[in-house]
Amino acid sequence: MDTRELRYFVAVAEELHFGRAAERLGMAQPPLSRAIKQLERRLGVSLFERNRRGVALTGAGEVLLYEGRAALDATDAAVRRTQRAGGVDAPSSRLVLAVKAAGSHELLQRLLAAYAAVPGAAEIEVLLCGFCDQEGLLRDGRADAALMHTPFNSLAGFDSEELTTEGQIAILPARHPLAARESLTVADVGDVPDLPLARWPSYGVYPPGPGPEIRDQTQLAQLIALGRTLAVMPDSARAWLWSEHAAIPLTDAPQVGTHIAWPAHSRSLALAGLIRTATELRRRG
Amino acid sequence: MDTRELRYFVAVAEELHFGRAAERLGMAQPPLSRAIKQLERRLGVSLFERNRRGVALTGAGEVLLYEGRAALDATDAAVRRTQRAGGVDAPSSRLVLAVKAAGSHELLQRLLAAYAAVPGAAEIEVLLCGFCDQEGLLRDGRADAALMHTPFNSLAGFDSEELTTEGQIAILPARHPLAARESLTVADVGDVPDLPLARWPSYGVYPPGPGPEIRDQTQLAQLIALGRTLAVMPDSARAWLWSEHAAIPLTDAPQVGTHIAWPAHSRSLALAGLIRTATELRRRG
DNA sequence: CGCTGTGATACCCGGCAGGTATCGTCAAAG
DNA sequence: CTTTGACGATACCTGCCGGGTATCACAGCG
Repeated sequence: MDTRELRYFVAVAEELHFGRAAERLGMAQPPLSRAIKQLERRLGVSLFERNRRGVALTGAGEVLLYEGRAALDATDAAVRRTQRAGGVDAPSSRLVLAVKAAGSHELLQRLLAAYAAVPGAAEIEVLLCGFCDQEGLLRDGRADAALMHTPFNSLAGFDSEELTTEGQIAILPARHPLAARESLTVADVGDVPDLPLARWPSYGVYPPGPGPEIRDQTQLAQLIALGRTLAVMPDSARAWLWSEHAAIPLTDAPQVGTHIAWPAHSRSLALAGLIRTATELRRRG
Repeated sequence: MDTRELRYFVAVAEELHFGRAAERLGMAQPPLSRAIKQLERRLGVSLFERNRRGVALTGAGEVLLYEGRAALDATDAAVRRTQRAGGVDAPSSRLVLAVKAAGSHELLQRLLAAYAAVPGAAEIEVLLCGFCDQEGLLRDGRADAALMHTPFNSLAGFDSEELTTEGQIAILPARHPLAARESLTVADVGDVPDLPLARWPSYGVYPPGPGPEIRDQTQLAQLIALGRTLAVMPDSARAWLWSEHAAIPLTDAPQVGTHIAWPAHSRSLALAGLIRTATELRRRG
């Protein structure tokens, strides 16, 4: 199978509309229809149900959408890593580390400082991403390593090392009655009538609910300060609290683990050095 | 990048010879040369050093060989799983389980029996492989799950669950002096002058050494019975010993773990059932 | 009935993948 | 030093196929 056909298929499977998919691909609709039909013939499997008024994925189509995305990611990763290895920037002398913006800031500081001191250290490019999925960045080669947080990120398919664990806090408007408490439980914050939990997009769409829609951390901080919402965050979020915020420990929230993760079987020497530095950081506390 | 170009590249990178690679690909040499050059131009990276008398991989070429194989595996897996999902055999009602021939036989028996009793169980096709790499089978979709053995197999990149651990034994000719011992150490068996350790192929080639070259378990068993070699095996290998063999426990050999492994993020319901059955097997002992 | 939105079909064209023939170059043989 | 063989690169041709435009078939809707 050809990556071209696979990209076409993914586009159609995502749009569920040949016309829009063709537009997205920058081509006309007829050749796209033909390419999909040819792909189905070559695989010997029907991928779409062409009903009147639109298309739907078959079971085989769902499998191909899932597996195909992984294959395309792997192909993109191969291209990116090859270009980086042969580019003008000396071979593998540059690592891209994906971190969630404002997450584990202090740990990141220490990691960068410790790694910079390693003789022969590669240059580290920090890829700050808001709510973008770090898993995808690792899979398609845009990043070489990522600081990820369980239980929010899945570490499946990557190698990883746990660096720290921490408790969680509720971040409230300082003037809210609950802010006076010594500690809270998940049940306490889950159902505060005047402070609905903020919603942030997962996979591009916002889950339904009463809370405000959040796009970045600053927005969230401001909404909390305004007394419109509350947030549950790892302990290290204290680093960016405002004076109008109150941080109250959650006694029964799950521990948040910070891990450094990288593509399984990675063979980059520079990456190995970064990981070693990270794990040594952990041992020292 | 196109899978076609990638397959061409991998062929040349493996053969390090345009003519042989072209032959393997069933095409003439000139278009292959051109395709590689075009790939290099498209990536903006030099992949081969064309010296006089042959070609060699550049650093970028090594990266692409490694990453490209993974990408091709992922593509093949997408094709295979899609075809299986849409084939005549009802969707995902069939699972392929890769096991090392004669390894963990008793565990496999129990697993198959237990899973067959699960209501709605899928059909299990057992893919017995000699010394073929199970990692590859999982990666390119020829298998859905595998029973793998640490520390021999790497579980990197897969999800896995440990099922059992066991010690290791030395298998000797029954009439050999060492066969009378109660127990042995790795040092004892590592350097027996008249019983050199057998060599089996890793990645298609035999490592150098004095021992006989082995292709399958029967051959090994016979060579031991003939007093030509000895072998170190997990405890469960006792299942296939001959009367002319002696099994002596190794006190200081690393524990061998048997794991069931599957592609990370697998979403097959049938596979989930198999894994659940396997882990329950473990809990019951 | 006509209009609209959608995917499928018909047909054409240009580019590119693949073939053959040949060259350039280097190394080993004599 | 010359010859010869091995190997990759180049030149050039050809047929296929990917992509375009125009149009059809059909279903829902007013």
